[in-house]
Amino acid sequence: MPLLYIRISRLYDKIIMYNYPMNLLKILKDNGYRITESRKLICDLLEKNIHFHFSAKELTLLINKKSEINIDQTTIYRTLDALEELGLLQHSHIPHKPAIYYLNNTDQNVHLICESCDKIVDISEQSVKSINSILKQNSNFNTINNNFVYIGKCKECL
Amino acid sequence: MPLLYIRISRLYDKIIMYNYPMNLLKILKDNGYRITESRKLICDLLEKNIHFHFSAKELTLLINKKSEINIDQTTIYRTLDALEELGLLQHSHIPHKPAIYYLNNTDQNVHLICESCDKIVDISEQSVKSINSILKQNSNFNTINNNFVYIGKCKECL
DNA sequence: ATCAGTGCAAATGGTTTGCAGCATC
DNA sequence: GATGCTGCAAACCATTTGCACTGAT
Repeated sequence: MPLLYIRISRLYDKIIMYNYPMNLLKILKDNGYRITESRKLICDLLEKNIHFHFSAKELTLLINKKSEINIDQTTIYRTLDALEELGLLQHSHIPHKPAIYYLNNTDQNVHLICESCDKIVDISEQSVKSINSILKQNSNFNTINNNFVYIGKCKECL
Repeated sequence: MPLLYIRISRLYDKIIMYNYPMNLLKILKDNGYRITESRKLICDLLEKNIHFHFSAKELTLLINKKSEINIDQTTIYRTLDALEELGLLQHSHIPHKPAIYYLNNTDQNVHLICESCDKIVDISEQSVKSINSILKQNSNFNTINNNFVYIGKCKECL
């Protein structure tokens, strides 16, 4: 079933909205994580595709295609976990599909993904603010963050 | 990771917003599905808990506790699929948890679920309309439906 | 030298599928 | 009587875990 998912990090307070360029490796290092060859490759790919949405599998394939080294999917998951733990990354679940991971960055934190053509349309920050404010006003929830992924169908595919 | 998920049914055009009382069995029958003992029990439970959110496992346990018959989880999944196919039901995925299923009904189609205490807070229909209109205005997506589940943390748990 | 990170294999857990028997229409 | 529905077992697939080894600090 095509759905619409929004994700709020459990580590809401920690979430960091970066403006490009991000320096993921430096942040990992500054937080006591070790810099390894795998992490260099993963962070490099993420930084070069700052607006992309990858599944763990896609990431693994992309990285292993570009490099000589063969990085295991487990390692990818563990590095993604580390980045998420630091609030640099988030992931969302799409029914019948693997989770997609994406960076937290100021410019493009709301995405509408077309379930037919995979096109990604971004929502303006202004609109996100409006939505958040509606949600806050109407509930006693205050951990509404503005990193959303909506899945629907774009006009062209209808 | 605490997240916020929104789900749009793939069968958007088919989605039926019912006012209580719903007659799930009748709709199944009218659409060529057979009425069986399992389906009676499942539909009965759903109709008696019209605002609840169940995982497939919870549903199975609840039904088997109340009846003499032992209904297999597979049967639950298949009946849920049938109801979803008819636009009577939807499901959403919460990270690290099984999917939750809930009925489509007019009154309470937006839910904020607290990840700590499982409290469910409802959002007014008015607000849902505002959010939908913001999303539509800012994109070329037009299958934004108003059956949402947001997962966050309520004020009391913060 | 320590201890975090890695790869591999195996486990996990939710969901789906195949199939023979049963129940509904 | 035909065929949809069921239960059981097995398959599936994304993700997680255990563990011995390797590499970063």
